[in-house]
Amino acid sequence: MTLKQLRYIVTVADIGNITEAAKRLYIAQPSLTAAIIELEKEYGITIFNRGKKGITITNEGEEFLGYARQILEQANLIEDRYMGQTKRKTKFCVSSQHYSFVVEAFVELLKKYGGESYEFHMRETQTFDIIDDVAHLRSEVGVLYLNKFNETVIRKTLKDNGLFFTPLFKAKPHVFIGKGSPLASKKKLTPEDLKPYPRLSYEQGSHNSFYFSEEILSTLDCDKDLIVCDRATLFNMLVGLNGYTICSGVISEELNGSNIIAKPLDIDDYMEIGYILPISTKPSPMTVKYISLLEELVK
Amino acid sequence: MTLKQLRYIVTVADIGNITEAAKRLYIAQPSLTAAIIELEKEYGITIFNRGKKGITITNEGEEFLGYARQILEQANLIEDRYMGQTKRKTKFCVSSQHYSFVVEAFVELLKKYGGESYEFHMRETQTFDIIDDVAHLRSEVGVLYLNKFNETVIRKTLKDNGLFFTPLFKAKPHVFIGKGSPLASKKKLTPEDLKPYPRLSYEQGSHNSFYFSEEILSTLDCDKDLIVCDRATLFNMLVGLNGYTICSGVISEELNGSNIIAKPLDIDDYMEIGYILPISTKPSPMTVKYISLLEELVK
DNA sequence: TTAAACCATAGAAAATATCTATGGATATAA
DNA sequence: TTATATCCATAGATATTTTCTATGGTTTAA
Repeated sequence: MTLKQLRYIVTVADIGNITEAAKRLYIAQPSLTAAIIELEKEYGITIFNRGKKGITITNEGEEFLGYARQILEQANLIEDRYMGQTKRKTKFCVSSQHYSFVVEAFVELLKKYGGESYEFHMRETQTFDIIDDVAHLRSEVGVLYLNKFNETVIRKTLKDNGLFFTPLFKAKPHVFIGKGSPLASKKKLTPEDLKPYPRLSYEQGSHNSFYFSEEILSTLDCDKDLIVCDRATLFNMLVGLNGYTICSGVISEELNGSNIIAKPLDIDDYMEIGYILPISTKPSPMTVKYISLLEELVK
Repeated sequence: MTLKQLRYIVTVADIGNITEAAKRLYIAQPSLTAAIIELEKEYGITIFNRGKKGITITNEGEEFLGYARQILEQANLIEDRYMGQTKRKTKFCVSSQHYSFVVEAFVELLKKYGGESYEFHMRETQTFDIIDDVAHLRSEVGVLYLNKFNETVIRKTLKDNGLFFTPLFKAKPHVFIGKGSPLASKKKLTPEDLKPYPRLSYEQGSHNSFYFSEEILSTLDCDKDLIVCDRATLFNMLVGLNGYTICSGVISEELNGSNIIAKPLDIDDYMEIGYILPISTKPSPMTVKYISLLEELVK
C-alpha cells in the first residue's frame, strides 16, 4: 500500500471511471489500472466492479475507501503545513435531509471560511444515503431527525455504521402549506384537516422503508401522494396544488420566500433533529465550525 | 512523501541511530540515509541532526514525526483489517507521574487485552516529558496533577502543545512515610513535623521549573533533599532513611507493600489528578479501555 | 454495422529504490 | 598518542517499480 495508490482509488471512486481519472491524475490509463489491481491483490479484495460503462464500487471497496480517505486527510495535513499555500482546495461536504437551516448554515460557512479555492458539497439526499455518506467519509457530517417511531431503527443503523447522533433541537411537528391554501386560515391543523389534500414527501430510493422517511406519520394512509426529490419542487407543489408536508416547522423566510407557511400539527409526536458524525474520526476544523453555525442558527 | 519514508523516519526516531534502524528495517544504511534526505528535501525541513554518535531529533523533526505517527496509525488500521492475524504488535504507551494506580490500571489492561503479541510502554517520567510524549504521539495518554500553584503554567503548556486535561479525581495532599518512621504514630502531619526529615522528590531533568514538580509544596524550604527517578528507590529511602514525600495519598498495598503508609497533610491545598490527550486525534480503542480502567480504579 | 467508450494486457522505457564499497569524522580504548 | 570501532554521507552499479505506448476485447449508442 502506498499513498499514491490510495490517492488513485479515491480519485477513481469520485470520478467513477478509470480512463477519466487517469487523465485527471496525469498518468496513462493502463498505469492506473495496474496500480489498482496491485492494491486489490495486496489485500485480496475487489474495490471496483469493472462494468462496461465505467466502474462501480463494491461493498468491500466502500469500506476500504473509508480507510483510504482518512489516511489521505491526515497526509494532507502535512502538505498544508509544509507546502505553504498550495492550491489544494478546501473540501467540505454535508449530507442532510431537506432543512433550510442546514443550507443556511452551509451558506454562512462558505461566506466566512470559503477562501479563494474550495470544493463544497451540499447533499440534500435520502435518509439512508446520509448515513452512508458519513459512514464512508464522503461527507464530513450529516443532518437528520429522530422521533419515537424511527428512533430505534435509525439508531441501530447509525451504530452499525460507526456513527453517533448529537441532538440539535426538538421540534413539534408542523405542516408546511402554501399561503393561499384553504388551510391557511386555521391556527392548528389535525390529520383530519389534511385528508383531502395531496401529501408531499421526499423520494427515498431503494431504501424505501418507512423508517427512513423524512416525514413523520408516513405510515398514515393518504389518498394523494406526491413524491419529489427537490425542495424547490416540493415548495412549488405546496403552492400550486394546495399540497402539504409535515416537518419540523423550522422555516426561513429568507430562503423559502413568504409563500410558504408553517402551522402546528395537533398530534402527540416530536422530531429530534441532530447531526451525525463518525465515532472513529475527529471532526475537521471546518466541520466543527459548521456545527457551531448550526447550533447558532437553531437557537 | 511515501508511507515507506514515514515508517523509516519513525523507526529512526525510535532507535536514535540510522545504522541500527536500517538493520531493523532490513535495508542497507545508505538506502535509509537517502530516503530520509529525500523526504527532508521535499518539505525543506531538517528532521534529524546527524551527530557523530547517532542522530538527534530537531524541533521541526518532532513536529513532523507527530504527523507521521498519526498517518501510520491510520494506515495500520488497514493492515489490521485486511491482513488477518498479522504479527504486528499491539502497541500502547502511557506516560505518567509516579502513581501506583496508573501502574495498576496498566497491568490490568495488559492482562485483559494484551493478547499474544504486544509492545506496551509504561513511562514513569518527568512532568515535562509526559506532556512532550503525548504531544508528539509517542504516548497515547499521560497522567499528571494540577493544583492551584501549577495549574496556570501547566494548562498553558498543555494548550501550547495541543493537549487537553480531563480530571480523574481530587485528592487532599498526603505524606508517604515508612511504617517505622517516628511520624507514623501521628494522625495528621504538619509541614513543621516534616522539617527534620529528608524530603524525597522526583528528578525533573532540564525542565527544572518548580511548576513541573511532581510534589506540591516544592517551593518550601527543606534542608535535606533527596532526588530520585524510581518509585521503588523512593520507597526504599522512605523506609531506610525515615524520609517522606508529599503526594495524592492514593496508595495500593498490593503494589507498594505494607511498609509505606500515607498520612493526611494539614494544609490548605489540593491535587487534581487527571489524564491528558491530544486535541486533534481520536483516542485509540486501547486508550479508551485504559482510561475506563483508570476511572474504575480511582472510584 | 459502425463508431465510441471503457478496461485489461504486453512489452519497452523511465524513474526509483536498494545494494556494495568507501571515505571522513569522532568517540573509545589500549 | 594511536589504533579501533562507530556512525553517517557519497558514488556508482544493480534491481525493482512505475509509467508509457500500442493494442485487443467487450459493450453501448447511433
